[in-house]
Parts: sequence; C-alpha cells; structure tokens
Amino acid sequence: MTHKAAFTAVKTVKAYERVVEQIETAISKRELRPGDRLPSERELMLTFEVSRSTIREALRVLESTGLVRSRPGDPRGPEVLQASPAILTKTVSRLVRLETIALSELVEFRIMLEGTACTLAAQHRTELQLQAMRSAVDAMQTEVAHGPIAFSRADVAFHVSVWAASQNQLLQICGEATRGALIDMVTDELDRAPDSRARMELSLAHDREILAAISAGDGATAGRLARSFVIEYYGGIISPQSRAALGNVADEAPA
Amino acid sequence: MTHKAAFTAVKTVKAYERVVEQIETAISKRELRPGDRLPSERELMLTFEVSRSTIREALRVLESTGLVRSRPGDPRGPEVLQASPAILTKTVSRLVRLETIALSELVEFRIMLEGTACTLAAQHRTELQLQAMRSAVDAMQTEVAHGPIAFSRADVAFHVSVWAASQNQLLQICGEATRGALIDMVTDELDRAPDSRARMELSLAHDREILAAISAGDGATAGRLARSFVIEYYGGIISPQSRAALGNVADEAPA
DNA sequence: AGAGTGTACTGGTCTGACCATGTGTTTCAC
DNA sequence: GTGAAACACATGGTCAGACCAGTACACTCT
Repeated sequence: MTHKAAFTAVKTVKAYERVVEQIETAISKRELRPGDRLPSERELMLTFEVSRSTIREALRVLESTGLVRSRPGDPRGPEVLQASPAILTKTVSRLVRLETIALSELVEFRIMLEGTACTLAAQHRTELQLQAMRSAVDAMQTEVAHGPIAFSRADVAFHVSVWAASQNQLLQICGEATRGALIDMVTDELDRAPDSRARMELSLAHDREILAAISAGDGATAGRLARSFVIEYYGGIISPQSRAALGNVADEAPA
Repeated sequence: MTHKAAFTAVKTVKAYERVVEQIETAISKRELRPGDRLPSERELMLTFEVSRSTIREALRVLESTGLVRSRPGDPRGPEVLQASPAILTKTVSRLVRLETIALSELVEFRIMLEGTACTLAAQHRTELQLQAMRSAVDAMQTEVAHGPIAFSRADVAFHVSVWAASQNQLLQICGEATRGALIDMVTDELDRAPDSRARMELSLAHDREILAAISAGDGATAGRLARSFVIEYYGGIISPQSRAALGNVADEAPA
C-alpha cells in the first residue's frame, strides 16, 4: 500500500549558507549580542565541521550585511556589531542608481517623503529636536553670506534635523538616499549661481515656515508646505497631474 | 626645502573588497547588464591577479547583495542579476526584528506609501492598468470562497497592480519591501481565521472603494481611503498622533 | 530530426601553508 | 613598584593545489 508520501522539494543548500543562517539566527535570538566576539575562524571550522574557506565565505556575507566585523590580528575574534540602518542607505541608493528610475519618479518620491517627514515631525518632535531645527535654520541664516555651497550644506542639515524629528528611521534613510541620488542627477545646484542670493533667501523663508508649523504641532500644514516647496523647486520635472495630485493633498477638501 | 606634502590617510583595503568594488562599479556603470555573465572564477583570478579564495569571497558578498548569482556547473559563469527589492525586504525585516526599526515606523512608512501610490495611480493609470486593477478585484471576489490564504494572495496582487499604475518604480520597490517585512513581522494573517470571512469582505469593499476613486481620477480621495484602510488594519501599532496626522491629511481642511 | 551519450569546464569544498598584524604578557630599566 | 619596551602567539588575509558533483553543449547514434 503506497502512502501519499508528503515529500517536499529539496534544494541543495550550500555549506556557507547554513553557517550564515545559524550565526544570523543566533544574533537575532539575542544569543549573540553586539560587542560579543565570535570564535576564531579556526575554531568555527571545528564547531561547524567545515573548512576555513567555507567559514570565511560565511563571514564575508555576514560582514557585508553589517552583522559582524573581522579585523586582522585581533585574537578576540570577529565582533558582533550593532545592527544599523546604515547599510540600508547603501542598498537604497544603489537601487535608485541602478533601476533606471526616471527623474520625475525620484522627485515624486521626494515630495512624498518630505511631506510625511514634516507631518510626523510636527507630531513627534521633542523639545530638544525643536531646538536642533531652530539652530539649523539660524545656521542657514548665517551661511547666506558664505555663498550657495555653504548655504546648501546648512539647508541639508536642517532637513536632516527634520527627518530626525520625524522619529522614523525609514524616512531618514530614504530621505538620505534620494537626496544623494537627486544631487547626482540634478547638478544645477551649482550653475544657479546668478540669482543665488534670492533663492537662498527664498529657501530660508520656506524652511522658516515649515519650522513654524512643526513647532506649532500642525502636521497637516507642515506637510503641505513641504510638498509645495519641493514642487516649487523641482516642479518642472514632474507632470502637471503629479504636481496637482501631490501638492493639493492637504489643503483642498475634496469637492 | 621640504614641501608641505599632501599626504593622505591610507587604509589597508582587502583584496576581495577591491574586486567587489570593481565589479560593482562595472554594474552600476551599465558595463555589465542583467543577464550578462561574469567570467568564471578561474578566469577572474587571472584578470584580477588574486587567488580563487579571494575571488570567491568577493562573489559571496556580491551575491549577498543580490547583484550576481553563481550556480554550480554552469559553464557560462556567474550571472549578473536584475536589481531587486527582495534584498531590501530582507534587510528591513532583520532591522525590524532586531528592534533597530520599530514596527510602528514600518507601519507609518507603509501608510505613506500606500496613500501616495493610490494618489498617483489615480492620475497616471492607463486604461490597460485600470482593467488590470479591475480584474484583480474580481479575482479577490472569487477567492473569498477559497479561504484567507488564496484571498490574501489576490489582495496582494491588487495592490501590486495599483503600485504599477502609479508609474513610480520607487514606490513599487518600497511597497514590495515593506509588504514583505510586514508579513514577516505580523503573522496574524493566519490566526485571524475565526472572523476571516468578514474581514475578507471588508478588505474587498475597501479595495473596491479605492478602485472607484482611482477610476474616477480622484487622487485625493484614493489616497485618503488607502491611508485610512491601512490605519484600520495596523492602526493599533502606531501612536494616536501618527494615526491622526497621517490619516487626516486629505480630508480635513486645516482649521 | 530527435533522443541519448559524452565531455569539458563550472562552482563548492577541502587541505595546508605563509605572512603581517594586533593583543596580552613578559621583560627590562628606572 | 611602575612605566615602557620587547616578545610570543593566535588571528585574519591570502595563496596554491586538489577533488567532486553538477550543468551546458556538442556529438553521437538511431
């Protein structure tokens, strides 16, 4: 009598992958905590019963994932690292760079991010973060005199402080990634030298408005302002429909 | 006379890292495109003048980044892959699991994405995409009878079709990534079996509403609906402030 | 022309070796 | 006793060479 055997697909799993998996789950189950040391490669090859090449390949992928770090000569062995969103940034930027993403898509995405960040910042900001944003704006004021490059740096710093106040790291990461990508693709940051003074003043005024809304805890206004300012900046790049759709989300009640 | 020598810090760079870097930039400069094949490991060790171990370690990190794939026995060599959000998903899930990223942040992010996707879809959708979304909803209707798993699959398909209609690949990528991560985290998709029928009907009704708004070209409504439905689903996870801030963006004119 | 066979080369893994480096200890001078 | 210098040792980085199982592709044979 032949049973209906519940066979399941077998996929050959490479040795180093199983090593990775075991160490990974050990970390995610908190059996290994940041700062802890893994056994040396030579010890690991004994416990896993594989060769050093296999151990090393496993360590390389763990290292590229930001979970551990090996340093030559350290007798204490590879270090278990604190998980950090930093590697996400790299992945996201590469994806943006690679994916043949249209500039318009990037701008749309940016509008969304900036708006949400400001909305959330208005709700979540701590007093400390509020101070940070204020001083960032003050710094922008100062930098107006030092030319567009310095000003732009201060501008970025303000936006970073807003992202931080949103208390959402995914927002921060994507913001960082899109900023980098946008700067890569739009290089008019430099050739807009002629009317630079006016534009700096305008940006400053915008950021002050946003800050006021955030400070007042008015998330809807903060988000709407942020969106409209990004649109003002990059609006020419995206379609009029997108402009209308993304810009008016907050300030027009549906008919 | 001693010049002021412009010496710069030297950091010892490991051999496999330089291999990774070169291949990576080749990919990002489109000299290597998805589907292309890398030379075999034995050839690579000749061109880079390193040993096979080094080449292999480099390939392992490239593979863990999702850039290439090696298959044993394939005489054509390692394959250059299409950049995919899958790796992003894995990274995000791990960060959430390690509590580097709070689940609430993920949900907030998701609300933003879903809302914007629907808003843009309402503006950008082609007739073809509209049909796709319609048939996706119809499929959901059919799958109600086949249980929550099949229904959930159809539900996902509908949302994917919406992202596609948004004409924004970044949205698609991030949507895909957050969806995977959320499913990893929130596994009540299965244990909600008791009232599954009611919830399926509710989801279906929601999606129909969204589709109607998209179909009518009403981006503001589509976005507002999408946000509120996500909040209805995952609302318990995020703070009341976030709920209010993200949910009411579209439907309440600022006081 | 199609089905089966063969083969050359692939990636996966192992062994064993060498080197430069960082840590912890020991030694030494004061 | 205390601080600095020298040492020993285990570590990670790299290399060379080997074996095996598997795949793609060409070559049979019918």
